[in-house]
Amino acid sequence: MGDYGGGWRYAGAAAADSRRGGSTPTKRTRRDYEDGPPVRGAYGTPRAGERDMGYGARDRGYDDRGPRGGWRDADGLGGGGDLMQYGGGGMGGNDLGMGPGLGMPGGGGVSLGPLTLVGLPDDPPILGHGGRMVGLDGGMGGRPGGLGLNGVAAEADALRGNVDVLPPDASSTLFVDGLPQDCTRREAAHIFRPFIGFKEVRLVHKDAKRVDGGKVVLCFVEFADPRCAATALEALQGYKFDETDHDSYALRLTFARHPGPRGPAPPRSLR
DNA sequence: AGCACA
Repeated sequence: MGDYGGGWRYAGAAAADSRRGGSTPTKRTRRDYEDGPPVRGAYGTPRAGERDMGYGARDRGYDDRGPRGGWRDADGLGGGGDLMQYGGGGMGGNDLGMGPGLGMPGGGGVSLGPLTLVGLPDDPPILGHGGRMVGLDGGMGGRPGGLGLNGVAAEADALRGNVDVLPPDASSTLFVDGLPQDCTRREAAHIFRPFIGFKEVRLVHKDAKRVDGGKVVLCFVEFADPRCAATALEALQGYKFDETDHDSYALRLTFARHPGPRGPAPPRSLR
């Protein structure tokens, strides 16, 4: 756990739940995972609690959403600004484009065939880092006061000094390993897409140390900024890609040693 | 522990 160097810690006690591994999601099949990760809240939001979210996000969120953004890319892997909505704009973390019926809408390329991208009603994606977290706390421990207000709660947190302190080596790129060899770029992207600031994922196939013909899949995930990356890192640390497969262990995430194409500071080219 | 692409 000393992964991120000295004393870095998250505002919430996310790790606790995350590492305990006990409160894992209900039984799921591999197929389910491909629909999206059983994201627990970045701040340890218990899955059970997610049902209690006050705002009827579920109703409005999924139905009329249809083939919403996030699925437009030809390969369905793009991140793009669409997802920024999660924590930024409106209602909350439920804007996931993964509603029911997502499998068909003309979107581009999400034809996962029988995969049915049915959207995990009980899996509202979470995703944001402290600064943009939206009321996902719905009633669980952590912080006092009613959360659920965009920004407001977050700012209160900030004032309390409860802000995320990024480790010195934090970067916008995460290095992930522990992915199964047969993991596709699409699958990997599915895991990270729900997080604010997700941009893209790059898979790399390397030869394992043992020349038993094993290949290990490494993965580099690009985020808009180090904080976004840190949030995903923390939330997915130890994520069991496939619990039923004894060959695949928990994911292991760290900040990339040599940050991505753009690095942490992509200043002028964007202006 | 293991870190590629531009």
